[in-house]
Amino acid sequence: MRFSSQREIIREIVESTNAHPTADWIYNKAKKRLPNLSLGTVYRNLKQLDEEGTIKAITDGNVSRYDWNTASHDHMKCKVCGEIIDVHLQDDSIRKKIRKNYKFEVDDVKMTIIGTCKKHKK
Amino acid sequence: MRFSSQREIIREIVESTNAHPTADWIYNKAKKRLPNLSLGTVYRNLKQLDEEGTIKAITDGNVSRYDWNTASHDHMKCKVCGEIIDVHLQDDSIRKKIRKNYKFEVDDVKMTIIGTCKKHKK
DNA sequence: AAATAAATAATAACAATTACTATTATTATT
DNA sequence: AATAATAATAGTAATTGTTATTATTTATTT
Ligand SMILES: [Mn+2]
Ligand SMILES: [Mn+2]
Ligand SMILES: [Zn+2]
Ligand SMILES: [Zn+2]
Repeated sequence: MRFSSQREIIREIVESTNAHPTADWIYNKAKKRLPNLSLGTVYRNLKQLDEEGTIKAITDGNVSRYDWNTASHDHMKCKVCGEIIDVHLQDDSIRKKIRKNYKFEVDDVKMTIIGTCKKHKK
Repeated sequence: MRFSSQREIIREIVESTNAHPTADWIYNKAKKRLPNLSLGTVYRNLKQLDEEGTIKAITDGNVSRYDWNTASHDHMKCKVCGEIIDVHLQDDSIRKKIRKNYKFEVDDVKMTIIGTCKKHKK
């Protein structure tokens, strides 16, 4: 894969936020620096960065979001404000349990907690 | 909500399988009994059945799937054959931990294990 | 049986994403 | 440094999954 300034800027933007942005959000941010950037270019590069393991694509309902943090972790999604917050919950016991009880070879465990974040405490 | 034969048949089909079918799969199955059924009718009724708690909508990447089993449970998805297998992994400790450590009010915990099922053992 | 309004089929609209293609930019080779 | 090879891009069209619209049909109430 050879250099492209578009890909560099897209990567920088993903790495600049904890907000787990969508492709469209990234596109609008990047357009300020590259006015004739194409949304297809954003999607293509996000896929490449995900495939090479630089970032991680996560799925939130029907939209893809992108996470600079490729380490294993989980997410809490607030149904009031939509915010996605990092959280670490998994331990190895889940993977071990599955392998043992179901003979299922585990690649990844995806956990999302749906609820209401502390900002909305009455 | 008043009776409709379309809704009855859609519900029966969801309740007839453990395969976590998509709207399109359900549509094609139901069309055999109701030849001029509309896909919109399938989506509308699946949403109603989900809202009244008769079935549960789950999200698998970018498609919705439907589960007759409304009890709390998790899923393993085989990346080779695409099968979605039920599994029970959660205990109350996750919910308690989140409430305590993050002051986050938990509604639902969604967990999906990605990997390879035992059918593909070499 | 007539009135009311929920549900339907058919179709259009929509949002997220991918595919296509002529042009441009990067890297390797001379 | 010029040339060649080809990966990446912008612009646009196409696709997919889903929701909205609307005239008509159907279930329920009166
Ligand atoms: Mn994260
Ligand atoms: Mn299930
Ligand atoms: Zn919130
Ligand atoms: Zn399998």
